[in-house]
Amino acid sequence: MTSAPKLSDQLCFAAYSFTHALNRAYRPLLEPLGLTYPQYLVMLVLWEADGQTVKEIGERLKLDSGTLTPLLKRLETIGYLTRRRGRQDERQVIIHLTDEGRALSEKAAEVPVALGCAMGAEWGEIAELREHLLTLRDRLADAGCAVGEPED
Amino acid sequence: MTSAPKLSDQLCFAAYSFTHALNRAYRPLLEPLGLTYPQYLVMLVLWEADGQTVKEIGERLKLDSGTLTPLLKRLETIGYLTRRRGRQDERQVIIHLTDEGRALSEKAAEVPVALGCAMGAEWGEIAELREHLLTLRDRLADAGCAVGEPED
DNA sequence: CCCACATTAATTGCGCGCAATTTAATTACG
DNA sequence: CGTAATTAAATTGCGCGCAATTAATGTGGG
Repeated sequence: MTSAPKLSDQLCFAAYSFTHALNRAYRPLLEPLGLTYPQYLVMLVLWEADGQTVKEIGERLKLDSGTLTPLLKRLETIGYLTRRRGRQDERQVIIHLTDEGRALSEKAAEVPVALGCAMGAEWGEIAELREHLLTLRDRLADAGCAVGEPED
Repeated sequence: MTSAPKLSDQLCFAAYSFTHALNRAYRPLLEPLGLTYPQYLVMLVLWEADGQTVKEIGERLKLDSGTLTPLLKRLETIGYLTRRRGRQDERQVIIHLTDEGRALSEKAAEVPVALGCAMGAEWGEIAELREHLLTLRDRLADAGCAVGEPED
């Protein structure tokens, strides 16, 4: 039979549409800060540790330079960070927060609170779900899984 | 204090990076079918019920015409579906599968199997996670949550 | 009948996300 | 040394995803 898979059965679609709903929920919260959601993620990474290379940021967020380079240039234009070539290794570009970029974390503190409210979920529940997703993500990333046709 | 939120604490980032990992896992599986993941979702919707309008497909997938119109045009070009104005309401565009598009569901049947393998998770676990995500998604969509600044 | 309003797609503009390629700098090796 | 291999970013091209606008069709009220 091998009937077509059903949309409603798919974890993948659930994750896909949940992510888009999150993005839409973040938008009005981040707009006053002048940030998109991916830009907000980069700022989170920098608020945790300033002075990282593009590569380090990319490893943290699982993004490559094709995505990060133009994004970082926009954040530089806004004035939240600076991009400088490394001194001892000129291949690297090191990202530093400006005072304005650092100051932004104060305003951003309200964002996750508002999001938690919008989801109306408990901390334990959120934490469990988060671990679950990260576990599956890493399995997908490691696996590649080769996808050979299984012997029946 | 209102210290900056931590990336690792965020359900949102977990969902975000899980979705991207899924996309990357789907890519090699869907490439032989000539589909991207969003295109695959549209095909899923059509395999369930042929002859839907753009609006109906969009409601199912939570996508608007700005996304769907060019995507459907690509699928039309490939030859998997046709786009025709409705007869009784000429505002609507009705999407019909071609024979080739219908036949594709056979080949696509392997895809979710391979994905399930790559995640290495149990059916019950998957189902639970899926319901969880859909619940939170709908809360986010309904809420809008107004995000008024709380009175401290 | 005509006009205001609503509905459906299409269009435009912008920002990801990623594969593939290019450029420049560093490292390893003979 | 000097050349090949490696690494880090940048660039190019394409397909979403969505806000905002536009165009065309349908509906209802005076």
